Amino acid sequence: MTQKRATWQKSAVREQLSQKAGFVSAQVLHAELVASGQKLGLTTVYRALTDMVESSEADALTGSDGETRYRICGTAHHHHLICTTCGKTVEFELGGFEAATRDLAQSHGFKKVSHSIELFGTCADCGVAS
Amino acid sequence: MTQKRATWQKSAVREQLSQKAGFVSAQVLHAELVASGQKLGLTTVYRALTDMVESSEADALTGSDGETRYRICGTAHHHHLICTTCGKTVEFELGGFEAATRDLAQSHGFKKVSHSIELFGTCADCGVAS
DNA sequence: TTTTGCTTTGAGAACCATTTTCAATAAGGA
DNA sequence: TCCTTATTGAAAATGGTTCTCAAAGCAAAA
Repeated sequence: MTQKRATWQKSAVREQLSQKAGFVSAQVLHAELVASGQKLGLTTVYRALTDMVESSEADALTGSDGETRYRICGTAHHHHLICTTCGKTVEFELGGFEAATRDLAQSHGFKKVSHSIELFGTCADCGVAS
Repeated sequence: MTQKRATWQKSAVREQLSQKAGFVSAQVLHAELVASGQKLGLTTVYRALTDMVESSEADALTGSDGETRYRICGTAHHHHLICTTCGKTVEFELGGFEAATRDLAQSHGFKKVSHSIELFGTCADCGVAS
């Protein structure tokens, strides 16, 4: 079986990402790492982030500009409420909804179901000058 | 001021999109139009769709693959259950959840809230050879 | 009808985030 | 230490989307 090896590159990506409060793109993360003297390739950053998403260590979110941003993720499954103007993000959980979606999917014969629930809007600060 | 002109190309795009129940990509829409004998450019399809989104005639949704899909607005609001293997799509609605998300967003001071809820999994047919 | 001044079209090039390639490198067990 | 194999990363490829700009179309004016 394919086993993972620990490398300083992966640690560096995880370390850099965990110092961020919100979502960061792979490009930005790579630029910051290089700027801080850590010489690694962009490809490696992408691979490290993909690994982290697969192991649920991070969340990925693709914006309407087609760029994917990543964020360190806690254990609890949660969703996001995102301001389309300033990018401010609020996390929330969804009581019984998780179970409801699972039931719905299974009633259609679907297995291994995951879901993507994101709310978009204008936050209080940005809505002032409406 | 910049005024829009009505052209048969825009009508064709609107017509083709309105015959679709769910989300369709610009690429697919263009391929279908060309296949049906309507010769127009991909660029034009993109422009027509962008116009429709701006005028709220259509919804846009960018997936995790970076591809943006469009849907005619105005029909009942529903969501999708998508097979990640064969692409089969099931539509569903969500009882009181719509109101719940609106309340949640407003309790955080967000306005003009829209949401994206998509479920992904493996459908019954594709799950046979697990 | 012809002219004039726009907007729209579309083929191809440009963009740009992301993925793939593949030879060189480095983990980690024996 | 040696060996096997996962990992790295520079460069090239990919692919959806946008930009460029000359040609074409539409509408009102002459």
